[in-house]
Amino acid sequence: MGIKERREKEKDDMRNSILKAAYEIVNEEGEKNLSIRKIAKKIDYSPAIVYHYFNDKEDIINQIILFGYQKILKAVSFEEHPIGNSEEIFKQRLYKYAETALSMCDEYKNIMINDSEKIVNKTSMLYKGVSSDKKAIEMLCDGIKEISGRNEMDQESVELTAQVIWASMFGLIIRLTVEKNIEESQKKKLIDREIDLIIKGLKYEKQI
Amino acid sequence: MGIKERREKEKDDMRNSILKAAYEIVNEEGEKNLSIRKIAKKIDYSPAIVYHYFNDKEDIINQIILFGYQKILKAVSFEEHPIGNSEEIFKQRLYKYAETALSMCDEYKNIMINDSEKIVNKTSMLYKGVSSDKKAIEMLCDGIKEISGRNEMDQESVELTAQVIWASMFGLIIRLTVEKNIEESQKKKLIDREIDLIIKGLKYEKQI
Amino acid sequence: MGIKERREKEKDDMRNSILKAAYEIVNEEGEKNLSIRKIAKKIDYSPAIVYHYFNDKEDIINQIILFGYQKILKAVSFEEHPIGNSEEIFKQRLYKYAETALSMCDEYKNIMINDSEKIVNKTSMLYKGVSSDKKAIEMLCDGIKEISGRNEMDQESVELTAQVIWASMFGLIIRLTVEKNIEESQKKKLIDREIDLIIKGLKYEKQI
Amino acid sequence: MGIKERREKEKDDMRNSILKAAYEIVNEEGEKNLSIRKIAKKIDYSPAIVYHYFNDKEDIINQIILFGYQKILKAVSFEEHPIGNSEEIFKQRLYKYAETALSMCDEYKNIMINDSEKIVNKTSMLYKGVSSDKKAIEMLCDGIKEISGRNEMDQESVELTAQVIWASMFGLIIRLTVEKNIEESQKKKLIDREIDLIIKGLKYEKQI
DNA sequence: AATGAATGAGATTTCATTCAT
DNA sequence: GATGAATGAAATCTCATTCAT
Repeated sequence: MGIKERREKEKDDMRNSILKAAYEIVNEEGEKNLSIRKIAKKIDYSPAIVYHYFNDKEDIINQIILFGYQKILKAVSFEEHPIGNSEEIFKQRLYKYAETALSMCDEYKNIMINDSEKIVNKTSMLYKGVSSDKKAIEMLCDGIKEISGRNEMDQESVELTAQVIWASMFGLIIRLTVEKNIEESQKKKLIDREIDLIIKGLKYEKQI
Repeated sequence: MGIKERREKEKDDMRNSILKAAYEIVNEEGEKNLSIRKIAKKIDYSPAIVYHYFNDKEDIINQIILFGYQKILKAVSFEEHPIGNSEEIFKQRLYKYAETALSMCDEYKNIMINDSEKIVNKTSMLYKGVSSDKKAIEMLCDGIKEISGRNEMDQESVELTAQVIWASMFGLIIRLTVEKNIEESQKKKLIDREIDLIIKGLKYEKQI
Repeated sequence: MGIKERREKEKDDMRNSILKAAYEIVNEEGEKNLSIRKIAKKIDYSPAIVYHYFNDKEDIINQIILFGYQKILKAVSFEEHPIGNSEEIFKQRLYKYAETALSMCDEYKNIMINDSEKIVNKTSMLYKGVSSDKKAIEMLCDGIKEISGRNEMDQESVELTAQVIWASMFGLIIRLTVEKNIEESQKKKLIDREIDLIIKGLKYEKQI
Repeated sequence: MGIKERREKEKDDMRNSILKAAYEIVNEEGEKNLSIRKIAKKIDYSPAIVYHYFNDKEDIINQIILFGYQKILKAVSFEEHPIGNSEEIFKQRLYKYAETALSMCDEYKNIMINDSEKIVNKTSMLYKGVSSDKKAIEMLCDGIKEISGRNEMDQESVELTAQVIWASMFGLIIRLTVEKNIEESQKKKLIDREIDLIIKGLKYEKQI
């Protein structure tokens, strides 16, 4: 038993060290510069051994992207029991999302821009019905209902609103990632303005 | 002179045909599948000749991205003398931008996501003062002023607004590019909702 | 004893299951696609274990060819007590040989074409004196004697005749295996003609 | 012109030296042991250069087999204007075929046993109508008609006869190639007996 | 200006085999 | 008896780049 477990552990360790090496290479040099050779050199093993732990290169890439996705997911997950009124909570969540994504912006970009089927299956946000799949959109929907006073309104419209709000935040985050040289103060102003405008849009709807 | 000029022209022709070939390969097979050999085969010259006109592969890649950028720029350039009231014109411009970008979405994505310095120098939109550089932002600014009734307001705030509106549109376009399988009707709804929410945000500000 | 014997049996079982797996791979994918790993995967053991039972890959290949040889030998073995007159029996045997060999033609070809010493030791048919070693040639000799009326003739000449008759059948079988696309009706005609011509050759000798 | 031609010649030389090296490797170590590396080492160039002259490995293999086939074809081509009566000519041709094939028996075997479509297209002999495609079979047909006195008989039957005679010779040649250790005297006896029996078979038909 | 020849480096992958456990 | 880990060697093929001509 003890032996079996240790074996398992060692195997896991090796898998992890391969993934870690691959992850680092991707984040340093980009996915297209990842090679089995480089991984092997980084972990000081022969290239062949990599195939002992993974089927092929694609297998590894899938795993590290999954790994990155989970990391992001964890980081940006919304508080279950926040404090404040609904508008404050809503704003606070958007801020947190932006901040967190920007704190790991290269990884965020890598994953959210990847259009391979497997990855998109995980990251997709714009299909109809997403609000019952993704906690984040669901929570945005809740906030939207309250702020725009649409408690009785149709769910479809609310979901669409959540989706475009999320996509707007996404767009700003990606651009701030691409335009590396934007000053911090400008960054902050842009985020403020973005969230401000979103809230105002929702509030306008309440009045009608 | 005549001879010199013809020589120059021929050189330019060659450069362009190389770039065009490279551009097509990138758009058909992705950047990582671009190779000098493929370019050479496409233009029916030897690979070696490419090095007469470009320093190296990177040189070519940079150039084709700029080439693509200009193509996009041309496509999305706003009408100089549109018709309708300012809100209608504003909406119409956002729609046109989204439509045009989506009609060439892979190229749009490729360029707008590229974070090499040379490219970002061309594509950057979020720095302070951009509105005096880029016609598109300038025009957005004009629209914003009218819709939000801020004619006398500070330029900085207007510019920030234009930037986040642009970034929001950008975000939605990129996600619609990444999430290939979204149905057309859903796409349309999202774009409608996005633009609608932006306008409402601006209108809300007018009231205050 | 009992234990020893069981051990022996188990060892034999393992050897056989390895050989069987290898045999199947060779017949499905060809010899050059046989690998220790594939064998191991097929029998659900580790590649390393194969080396407990066989020295190396070559060892295995030799064994499976012998295995195939025995299979063929069994299949084409002539009836001990056939019915009919000698010419009918002779024809019937040649037909059966052709039919059987063609029913397992790839295996037949693989083995009969292999020129490694070990295999040829088993499959050789053309050396002087073969008729006292191989039942098949011996039986052909009997038939030849009767049909060509050579009961008193020298054994050497009869053996040579048996050998060339066998080699002729072999040649036709191999070509029908190589030329996969020959129609069934054509195949049949060729076999008929071949056997017919052989018999006529023998009959001609009787007259003289 | 001169330059162009020299270039062409040099290119041809290189192609030939690659093919020659490949041919030797195949004949010494078998097709499955042919590798680009080995070719490159043999001609003292880098492996990459091989791809300058050939598309891929298969390309090379096809060429050398073709090369071998033509070599054989040339060697075994029958005399256009032989001397002697028809039986003598017929025998003489069969002898020559056997002799020539045996003088290059490994190459002969390699090609005649290869069952890839491209090769079989060249080597196939058993399909209906072959006598109008292949000179060798046509000539056999002529001989058969005369010896068996079938001048007026149906062409189909004659062709079938030619085919089985050829296949018989083929079978003997292949077995003599496989069974390397057969003594020369025995070889000779077998060939004699084979041809003798064939002729007798044909003669028997004349009588009927 | 243009090219064909050439290469070193590198890509992914598979393999037979060994060895400590 | 059995295995997982490990490797060196080899396979095919592609590439960016250089250079003599």
